Amino acid sequence: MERIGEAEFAVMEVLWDAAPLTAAEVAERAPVDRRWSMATVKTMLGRLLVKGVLTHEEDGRRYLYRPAVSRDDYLAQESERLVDRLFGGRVTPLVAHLAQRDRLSPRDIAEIEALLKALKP
Amino acid sequence: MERIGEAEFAVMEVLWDAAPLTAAEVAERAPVDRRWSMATVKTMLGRLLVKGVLTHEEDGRRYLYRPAVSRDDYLAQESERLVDRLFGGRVTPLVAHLAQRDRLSPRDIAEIEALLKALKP
DNA sequence: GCGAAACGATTACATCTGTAATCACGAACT
DNA sequence: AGTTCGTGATTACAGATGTAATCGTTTCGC
Repeated sequence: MERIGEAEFAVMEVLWDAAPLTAAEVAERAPVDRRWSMATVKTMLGRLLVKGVLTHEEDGRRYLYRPAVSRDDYLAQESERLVDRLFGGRVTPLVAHLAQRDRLSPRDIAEIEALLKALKP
Repeated sequence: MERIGEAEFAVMEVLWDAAPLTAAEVAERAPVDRRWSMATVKTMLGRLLVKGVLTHEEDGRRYLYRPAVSRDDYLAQESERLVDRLFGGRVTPLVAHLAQRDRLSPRDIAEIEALLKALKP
């Protein structure tokens, strides 16, 4: 899967939330703090099409855009990239790191424990 | 902390592994598959200095470079960025995701469980 | 029918990144 | 002393990215 930038990701988020949408609808729903012009949104949509992570179907004179990859697949790709690049492909060091850095609340710990327990055969 | 690219990260890895080093030494120890020219290594070192993630001290006519941020701090920053951006800042969904994607071996699970147990008061 | 609005497509442009050549200068060799 | 060599600094350049203006059509209101 092709890599996408942060702004492109913001567009994907809109479409993962609701699809299919027209370009104008995407623009409406884009994060307000980006203050995108319609032109910018259209550029993003065009590039995402080229990258193959979006598809579009004709709807009269305009297009309806929808994701071609699932958010889950995208998350998987990015997570694995990080784990591979920074933690030698091992998940444990990542969790250890987050734990050490106080990114785990007691509730997180409980949740993760439950989750792991459920995984065991 | 300023963001750094992947090639820049490769240079940092060299210096996290051994420091201080001269530019020539960094070039020697750089990943072979990169096939970097000296010029490239020097560009990287220069940019990393500007970004403030390296420091250098004079050693006669050349410099000795050393990291200005710890690898741990860098990992923390990048991990948190990913967790924030993709998982709403919650670690649990990330672990859940990795688990679902078969990125966790039974051994991983055991290790993480031990790790979490140690965290509890 | 005609001007304006709506669209997609094309082009533009600055910044960042990866890769590198070239420059300037002092040191070392011969 | 003159030439080469190691070193940092400057400049170059292509591709990706973020942001946007402009162009060419088509359609819609009037």
